[in-house]
Order: sequence, then C-alpha cells, then structure tokens
Amino acid sequence: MKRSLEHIEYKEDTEALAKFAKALGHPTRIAILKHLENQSCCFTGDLVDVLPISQSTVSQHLKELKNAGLIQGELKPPKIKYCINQDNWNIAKALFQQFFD
Amino acid sequence: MKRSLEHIEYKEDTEALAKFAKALGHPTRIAILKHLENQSCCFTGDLVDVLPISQSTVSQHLKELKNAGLIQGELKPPKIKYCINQDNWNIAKALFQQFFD
DNA sequence: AAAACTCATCGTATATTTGCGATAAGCAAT
DNA sequence: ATTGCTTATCGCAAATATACGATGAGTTTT
Repeated sequence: MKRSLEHIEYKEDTEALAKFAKALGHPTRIAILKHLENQSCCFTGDLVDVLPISQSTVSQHLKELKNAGLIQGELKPPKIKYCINQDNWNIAKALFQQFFD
Repeated sequence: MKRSLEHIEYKEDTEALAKFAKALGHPTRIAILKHLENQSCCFTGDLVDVLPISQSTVSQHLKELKNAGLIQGELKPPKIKYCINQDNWNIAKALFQQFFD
C-alpha cells in the first residue's frame, strides 16, 4: 500500500463483518471451526492430527481465530482446550444473517 | 510459503465457503455489496463517488467480487452496470447459514 | 533434577493483497 | 476522425498472509 497513514474508515458494522469474514477466509480455519462445532471443544493436538499442515501453522491459524474473537483457549495443563466463543459467534452469525437479508 | 507445490486439499464445501468469506473479507467489498443490495444495481462510477478510494482500486475490488462470483457486470455503453449474482449469492447465503447452524 | 509432553513463538522464505497513478481500451457524440 | 466519457489494466511499492523448521516456555511425570 502506498497510503500507510490515515486508515480508510467504514461504518462499524461493515468493519466488523469484514473482520469476521476475513478470519473465515481460509479453508484451514473453516475446517478448524467446523471441527469445534462438532466436538464443541478440542485440544490443539487433535487439530494437528486431523489437518494436513504442521503444528506451528495450526497454531498460527488458531491465533488468528482467537484475535478475531471466534474462539477462546482454556488452560488444561499440559494441554489447551479451545472452544468457540459463543458471544462473538452469535454476533458474527447475526451480522452475516443481516447481510444476506 | 515454502511449499508451493501440492495444494492442500479440503472438502468442497469448506473450500467454497472459505472462498466466499475471503471475498467478503475487506470492508470496501462489504460496502460495495451493501450498496448493490440497496440499489439492486449500479455503475462503477457511482461506487467511486461513494467510496473513499481511487477508481482503479474500486475496479480491482469489483474484479475480485466478480471472480468470487458474487457480482456480475452488464455492458451498458459507455458504462458497466454491476448487479449481485443471485444464483451464487444464494449459494453463499446457504453455506453461511449452514455453517452457523 | 531430568526427561517428556504440549503448544506458542521466532526467524525466514515466498505468495498474495492492497493501493495508487498512469495508461489503455471501448464506445458515444461531435 | 477527433474528442470525451467510463472503466479496466499495467507497473510499481508496501503491507499482510501463509507455511515451515527450530526453539522456547510451561507442566507433568519420572
């Protein structure tokens, strides 16, 4: 980008929807969320077993989903249990529903 | 990416949903689609007037939405009339609905 | 204390995305 | 034919995203 200063601004809902959509914009992350929907929760290792990518890459995708607010991690030493963040999930759901009429 | 060969494969629905989500993953493109939903159709110039970015950038975003199948362009010389592609829109809608339960 | 296990982070390489101005392409009107 | 209008494409620069192996941090078990 040439214009690094001055962010382009949009309405709050537009930004929020785009942010959620962006987080969903990779098949690995869709696969992770689908898995979490079934299992309701799971550990990172479970995902590494299921997905055709390395552990570090899985971890990175989890981080992005966490940043977007779609999932949350809970410490269950020595593992970490990931679940869908229901509050934000419902917000995302509502935004997409509204968007598609 | 280090592994440029051999694409990682996911289920068809997962790939399709991710592709649509990726296309929606930018506020400008959300804004464009929202505008098209209201107006049902519009010209590129209308969007350039409304959006805070240059004409060439608007054109690029339109191209991406077209590649994703979410919109289609119709020649109305000397302008181009863009509309939502209802068929694919409905497919996307169904995929998101199903995804969010 | 040491070894083992689980997961995140770092460093790196490459690909893709985003944005702009400039230019080209297509058509309409003069 | 030339001009003007509308939109796409090109060429570039900078930012982000994607992926990996290696390493680190934190626990648990031995």
